[in-house]
Amino acid sequence: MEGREKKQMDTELGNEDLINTPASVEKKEKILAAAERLFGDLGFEAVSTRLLAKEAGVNMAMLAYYFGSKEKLFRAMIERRTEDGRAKLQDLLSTGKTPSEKIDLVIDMYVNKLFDSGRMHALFQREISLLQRTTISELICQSLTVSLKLIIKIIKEGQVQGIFRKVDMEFTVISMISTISYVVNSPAMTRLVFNLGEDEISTKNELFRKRIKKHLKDMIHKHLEFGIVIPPKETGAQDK
Amino acid sequence: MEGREKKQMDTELGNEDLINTPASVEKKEKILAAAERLFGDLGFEAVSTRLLAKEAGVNMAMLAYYFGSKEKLFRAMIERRTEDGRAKLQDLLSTGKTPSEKIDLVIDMYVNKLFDSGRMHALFQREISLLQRTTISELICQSLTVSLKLIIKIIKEGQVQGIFRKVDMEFTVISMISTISYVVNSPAMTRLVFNLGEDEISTKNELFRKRIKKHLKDMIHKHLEFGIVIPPKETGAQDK
DNA sequence: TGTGATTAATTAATCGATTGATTAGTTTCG
DNA sequence: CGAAACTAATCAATCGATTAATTAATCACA
Repeated sequence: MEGREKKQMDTELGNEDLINTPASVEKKEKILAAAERLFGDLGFEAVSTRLLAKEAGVNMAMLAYYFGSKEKLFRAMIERRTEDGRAKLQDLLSTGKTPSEKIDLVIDMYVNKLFDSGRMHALFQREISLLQRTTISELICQSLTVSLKLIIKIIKEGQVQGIFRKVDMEFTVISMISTISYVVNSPAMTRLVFNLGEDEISTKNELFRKRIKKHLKDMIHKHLEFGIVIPPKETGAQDK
Repeated sequence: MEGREKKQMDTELGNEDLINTPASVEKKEKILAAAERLFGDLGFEAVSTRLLAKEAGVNMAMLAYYFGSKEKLFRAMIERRTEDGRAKLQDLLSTGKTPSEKIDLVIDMYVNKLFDSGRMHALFQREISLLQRTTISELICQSLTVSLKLIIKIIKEGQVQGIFRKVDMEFTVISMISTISYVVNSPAMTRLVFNLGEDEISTKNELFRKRIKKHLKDMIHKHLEFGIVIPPKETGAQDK
């Protein structure tokens, strides 16, 4: 009995990525792409495995075959979008830039990252606002926090150099990220607040990107540098 | 045939609030309270009508009896928490306060409002991030936008008086609201960012409220008043 | 290189469980 | 009595998951 069971487990577990033929990778990719779209738009519970399979163009049983279960698929989808951004961020900041310039770089990077994430960032925020699937929530929170801590370090650096005021660093970083997050999360809300058309507030709209970058740089710099005397430079830092 | 149907409709529609005996009002309240808790914590789809009825301590059929359906109950629950905050906000601001003082009042009010909303604001944000139940999304967005527009008017007023700089007003307001929203939405994330215990970042914690109020006032004021020459007053506006 | 065996990939059908909703019948109360 | 309030039981539909059977791909070996 347990022999048969074992054999089935080996064959079906799926979530253990023992299977990696080029064909299966391609099909898994199609499933993950469909999952991003549907879970992002409708939420985890609202998406049935049938709809998911149909959208991906595969048989329903393939979901369990490759990923084990709906929730494991969900987790797999999230995991590959929470790759550690530390390295990218760190070597972006390791160059001989001033803290002030680094802030600008971070803002540019973050706006682009969240605007390019499709509905993924909205999904993240939605997921961590729920009191269930806590291990997935933790995964997302950990991933998001890593970057925030790095930005805090930039502010500290600026304070040590005397070019930044003493501010509430955690909240400063949250104000930065949450502004982008808020706009990305709900196009309906953004459209209403800005009284603009769908195209004009689209995450694909380069003008809108520039506008939010300009606002954030302006606000954060004023916040950090208010009353600080600096050799005439900075202030109107433009888009990258 | 249509006679019977009609009679059933009259009896069961529920959502039309024709029923208003003191006893039924009390029971409806219990259901709505349970709905707020469960939908807030778990999301709309994840809450079954059975769990809902159990939590409210009523028979499952009572949900349809009083509200018509699960979604209509959801809508009813949301509608009574999106009462027009215009009046309250407007007479708070109609007094002879300066725009600068009004900003402080708004920040105090908003932090308290969102912190006291339990999981309701998180539910709002979650709901408007989904591309479904769009009429409910619109309802929430409309309600949220009303307040934002009023805050924008305060900034305009300050600009006319020459005590505020020219800033991107829409984004400035979003930065303000989104900061509070971000913290309220995910206690797990907040705990991680601040490296603090559950109690210390609790929305019930008065110190934490003061901290976010202080940050927002500081940031927004610096943002609005950078480089503005004013008769020595303001800047370090404290909690109300 | 061909061939038979072995494994991986895929399908249609179905599993039991749970969903939201509704029924028919009962109690409560003015 | 009669309308409103309430209950237990049940409805069809759908859920996520799994099955048994079939096809496709891979491989050892002649």
